[in-house]
Amino acid sequence: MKSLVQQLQTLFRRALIEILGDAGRDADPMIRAAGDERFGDYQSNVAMGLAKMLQTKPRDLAQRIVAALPQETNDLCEPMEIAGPGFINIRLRADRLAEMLEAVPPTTAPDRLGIEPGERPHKVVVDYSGPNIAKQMHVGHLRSTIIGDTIARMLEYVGHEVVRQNHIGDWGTQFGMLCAFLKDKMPEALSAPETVHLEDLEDFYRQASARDKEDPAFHEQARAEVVALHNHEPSTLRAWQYIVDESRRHYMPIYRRLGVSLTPADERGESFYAERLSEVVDEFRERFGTESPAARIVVRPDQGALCIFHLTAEGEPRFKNPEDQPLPMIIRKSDGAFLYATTDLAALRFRIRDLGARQVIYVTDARQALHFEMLFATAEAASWTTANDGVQLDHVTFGSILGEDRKPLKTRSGENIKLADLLDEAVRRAEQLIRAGEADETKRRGFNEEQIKDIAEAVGIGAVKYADLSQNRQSDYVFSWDKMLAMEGNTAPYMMYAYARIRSIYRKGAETIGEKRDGKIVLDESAERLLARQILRFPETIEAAVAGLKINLLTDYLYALGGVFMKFYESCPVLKADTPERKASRLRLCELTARTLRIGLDLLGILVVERM
RNA sequence: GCGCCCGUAGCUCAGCAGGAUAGAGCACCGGUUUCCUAAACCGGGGGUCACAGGUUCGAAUCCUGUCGGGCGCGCCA
Repeated sequence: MKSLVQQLQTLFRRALIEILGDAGRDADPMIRAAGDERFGDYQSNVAMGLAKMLQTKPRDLAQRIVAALPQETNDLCEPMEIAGPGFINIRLRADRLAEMLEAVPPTTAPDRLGIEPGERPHKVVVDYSGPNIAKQMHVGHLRSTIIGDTIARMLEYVGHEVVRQNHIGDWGTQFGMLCAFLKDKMPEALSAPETVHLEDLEDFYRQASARDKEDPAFHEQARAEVVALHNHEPSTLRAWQYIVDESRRHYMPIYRRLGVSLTPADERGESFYAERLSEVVDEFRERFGTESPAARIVVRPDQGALCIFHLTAEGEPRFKNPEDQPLPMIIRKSDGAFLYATTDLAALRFRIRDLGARQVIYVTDARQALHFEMLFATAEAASWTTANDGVQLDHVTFGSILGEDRKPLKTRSGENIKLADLLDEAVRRAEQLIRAGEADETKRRGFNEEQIKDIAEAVGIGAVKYADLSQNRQSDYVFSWDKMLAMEGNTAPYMMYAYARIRSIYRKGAETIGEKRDGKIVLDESAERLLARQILRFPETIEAAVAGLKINLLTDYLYALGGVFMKFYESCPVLKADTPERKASRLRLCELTARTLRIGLDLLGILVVERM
């Protein structure tokens, strides 16, 4: 099934070809959802712009377009109306809406709601989360992790081949210190690593760091371990491996709890690229070491460091520092060590050449925008992006999570909030709300302890994720427990409540559902029609969300779906409908709504509950 | 100084490949429960879309400038 917008576009494009000839083939019919119910379901705004080109009156042109629409248009739409300066208002036929919903196949796994995969699937790498080894995950990792995961899921949903890459911070000089500390303090971790657990990775890191400062002998030992690590000394490598494994035992449960789809197989950390760095540097030195008028980059040492300087088309420096001097991307420090720009170049090259990516998406906070601009400019200049029939590079940025004081969210003592603690708190608050409901005679559902725990977990975690994902990712947002756990507004609990209400209908009417599942759908009431239309808008929502990598388009859609369902629920009795046909029809609308909610929330990695 | 992002209702935010009377939640006022989950639904008040120009039949949306805020700008990532 194609989206409603696509169907309308096809019809209007044929009309435009009729009028414009071949030029109509590329014209955008400008189909938009109507802003006001009185104007129908959709509108085409193409006539106004085009009229100028054709030197005719917009309303006349609109008339011609409507007249040129193919015959099948009448199967989908009521007669077009022309309004205002030349809007073509489109009202979909209720019987067609009903038929389209009837045609949605029964649930299969994965539930695609009858949506076809996109037309041009490609291989896309999504780089997200990227926790630091030997440190606990904190709020700073939350957005990259859940935004990236949702993007990966959405891309997969529309048919792309997604390769997740968890670029973990598992390499660098601090690991010498950590290995030295581990060998000294916890040698048993090296012989029987499964039996030893670090209670608190952060504390471990802090201790090692403190000792490194105070104890010169230890400092020397740490330096020796860095060398040993680079040389793959077995004992050091074992210590390093233990640290990585232990860190994984810390963050995998957090991923699981967050409903994040990353697995250990998706990890390709900095260590993976360590041995490819000199090779990458050599490539740039050889290709761009001498100035050439055509090249947009020059590679040369500056103040002892090996640098890539970017140039504009006019040969001017593309990036500048505050002293108005050219700002290079440093790929080798003056002490000979490589740094993150080097690793990112190596990783990008690997993703394009070895993984065969046609698109690489980086999900990091907006503060790294300059770094990625330089990285992408370098890849362009080196023609890496011409591989695989063209590689598209995207930096998906996001703002900071702020506290009520509008400053970056921290604990009272100014520390980063641990993600594990944040999630515990969310679940604790959700549980409180449920218990408050149970204590109220008029609201009591009669949950047992296990149910309370399960619902609290789903609602609490869902609330944190939804609050984040429903924001325009570009902007900073103020973290508020009360808002994210509220039943009013665009929140996870509201959406989950809508779902639970539907499930409740099914529990109550279970005996009649089985045989009614393929019943006819009738859309007599306005609430029924609006619900049907909203369900059918899911495909175009996903298209738009993927095209712009904008997750909040999906949450906005779900909120609207929840809203029209609630209205339907209030005004259209389902189990007590006046006829068996109407009951069957409404049950199907309920079923399709529930499926759509579940799929949408699943793309966000949020669980639904049967009762709440 | 330069660059990126932002400025929309009292508050928190949507809307920004231009489209008709700018939306939602909170807060405020009022209504709905012998009826499938009232953690819901319905109605009401509330706006010079920071400001000034420009492009356009049409601008919250695009362009320029000003003001205000956040972030970034060579060997951390």
